[in-house]
Amino acid sequence: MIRRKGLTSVELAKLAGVSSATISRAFSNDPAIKPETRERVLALAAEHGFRPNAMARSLNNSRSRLVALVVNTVANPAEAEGLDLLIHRLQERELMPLLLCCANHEDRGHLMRIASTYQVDHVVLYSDAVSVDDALDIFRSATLIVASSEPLEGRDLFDVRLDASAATAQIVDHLVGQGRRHFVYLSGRASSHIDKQRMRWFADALERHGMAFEIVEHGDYSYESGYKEAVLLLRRLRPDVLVCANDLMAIGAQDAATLLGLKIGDDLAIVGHDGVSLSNWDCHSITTVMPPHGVISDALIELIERPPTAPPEQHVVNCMVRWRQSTGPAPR
Amino acid sequence: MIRRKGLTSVELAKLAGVSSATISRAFSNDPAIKPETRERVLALAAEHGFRPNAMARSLNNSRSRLVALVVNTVANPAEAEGLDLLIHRLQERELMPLLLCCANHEDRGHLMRIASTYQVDHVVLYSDAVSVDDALDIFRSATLIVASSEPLEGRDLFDVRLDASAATAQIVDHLVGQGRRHFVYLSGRASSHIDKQRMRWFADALERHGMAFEIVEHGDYSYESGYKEAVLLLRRLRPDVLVCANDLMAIGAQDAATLLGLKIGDDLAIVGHDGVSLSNWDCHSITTVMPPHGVISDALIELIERPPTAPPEQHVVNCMVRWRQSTGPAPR
DNA sequence: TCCAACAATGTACACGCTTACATTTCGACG
DNA sequence: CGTCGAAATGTAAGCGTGTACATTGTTGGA
Repeated sequence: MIRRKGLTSVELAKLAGVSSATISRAFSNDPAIKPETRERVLALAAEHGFRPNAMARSLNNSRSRLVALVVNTVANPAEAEGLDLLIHRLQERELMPLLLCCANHEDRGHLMRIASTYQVDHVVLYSDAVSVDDALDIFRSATLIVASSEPLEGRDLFDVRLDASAATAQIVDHLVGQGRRHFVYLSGRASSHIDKQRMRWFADALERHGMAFEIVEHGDYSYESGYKEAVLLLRRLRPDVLVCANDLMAIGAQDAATLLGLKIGDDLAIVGHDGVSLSNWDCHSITTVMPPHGVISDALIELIERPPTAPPEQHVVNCMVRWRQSTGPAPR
Repeated sequence: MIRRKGLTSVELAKLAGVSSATISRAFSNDPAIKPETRERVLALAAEHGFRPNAMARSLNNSRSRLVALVVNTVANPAEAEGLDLLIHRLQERELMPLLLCCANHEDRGHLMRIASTYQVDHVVLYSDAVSVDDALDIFRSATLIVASSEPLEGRDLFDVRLDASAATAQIVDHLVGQGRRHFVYLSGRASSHIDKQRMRWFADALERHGMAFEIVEHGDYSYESGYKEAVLLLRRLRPDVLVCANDLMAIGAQDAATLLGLKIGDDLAIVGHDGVSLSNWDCHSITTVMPPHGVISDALIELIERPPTAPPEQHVVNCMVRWRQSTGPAPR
């Protein structure tokens, strides 16, 4: 447990009989170094456990290889499952993720300001709890990449946006085709852009059939709130279809409906959002709108790897439908 | 989107009519600065959006305020739910979490080596996919804090260890008291220390009744593996009790048992591990051994905040039982 | 043979901050 | 009013690396 400091590049240089510049060149794949000296230096470095100091390194070339990931909470599988893939991709490229969890933190600005002192190269804004403007303001010297759903009318940002309009329409069409007419939306947090988006997609899909849905009190994206709201709701209404802001609420609602004796997929169809892995479990089996995590991660990585001079670029990623038993027999 | 660099401490010093040393002192709560100049400097800094460069700062006092969190994957709620709390606590103290996800990464050593170049102050080893020795070797100049369950016989490490022996015994006693005699263990990954620990606690508790359990093929901690193994198992055995390596497997097993017509909590009692929030959902309701995340986070923070010269210290944290319906009526 | 051109390495400074030490300011007291 | 000590600030030397530029060694062509 002795805190022994490693050696520095000048010390290693002395051992190798070269200058510290040569050490630096060996580690930065500089073509101006003779391959054999490079090998020799790297071997010696490995032997002595030398690794260049990333702090010193980033101090003078101002590239930290740090990527700040701004999320709500890692405890929500919807975020965590996408995040896990992105982190994996970053690590493959030797980029270091700096995690900012905003959910239970009153002062997100402060949190981001601290992170910005580490000279992060990129910021991926997953959370919709912080505004794009705040993030831009605080992370001035990093490239901001927005992966949340705040509407960004005509703003020139790096942006990967989810589009669930087609997937939502697919589901609505199917349910209308089943003869269902009474649609209800179980909403998430009122302040959430994501929620507004999902509601909008749903409304648009229904409108094409000349229909509309009823809005219900807001939950908070949790299982418990889905359960509670569904109980209140089903006491006064008998809808055909319950579209939920996310999968956790959908599962909660499903439990409530089951308790009230409704037959899921028959009396009542339930639709979720996020495609979390547990939506596919036997006991749940929720039809859901799922973002393609792989495609999203790839798009984010592509934006991250862009040369810093490249112009902003927008990606639109289409969501997919996962048909499960909560909407009865799948189409086709 | 212009990558404008912020100003430096000497530039701010010029603006404030002081030296850069005074700027530094204003930001490091040095008592040697006159309170009013401190205020003036901070006000000016806020006005110009100045924040000291953490890289430069840590370069010469060798305190980075970075904490590496070595986990398997954030996609597993068992890890994520504990992690979320710890991250929150770190952020309150202006410590930055650097996340290393080992699960899908073949070369964990490389991952840790890269992280170590950022001069992290502390490493919290959550994952049991990397050995303590490797971590010690790589993070030489950081304090390593072990929160996994690798047995550390007599080694002087900072260590927060879970003890579920009492909780496990409580459950076993209760089940034996119900008249149950045929116990089976559904194991997680064979290589996992955590799994071996949990099996051991289970065995010890049974042994006190002069009983033993049957071991079953290993799963992989997933819902799917719990389901699959349970199907295979229940085809050839009719146990009273199924203790599972974690909650996800327990839920999978429960689904399988339900499918096979068994009445959970009656014909068959099921026990999980981890106390993930969804174990408490109506549709699951799994009795589980739960680590007290708050206590664990507090212990970890305490170790992190210790002066670097302080001697190693071991914490033992007791798990609690969450009684649910999967073991029938709760005691008392 | 001589010089240009290139390959390989060394030299030295900059990156933005902290901190030991030097210097100035200021109030108090004899 | 001078002096001393404490309080407040300035000065300058690093921290460990990258990199522009200088230097050396080597090769090829006329």
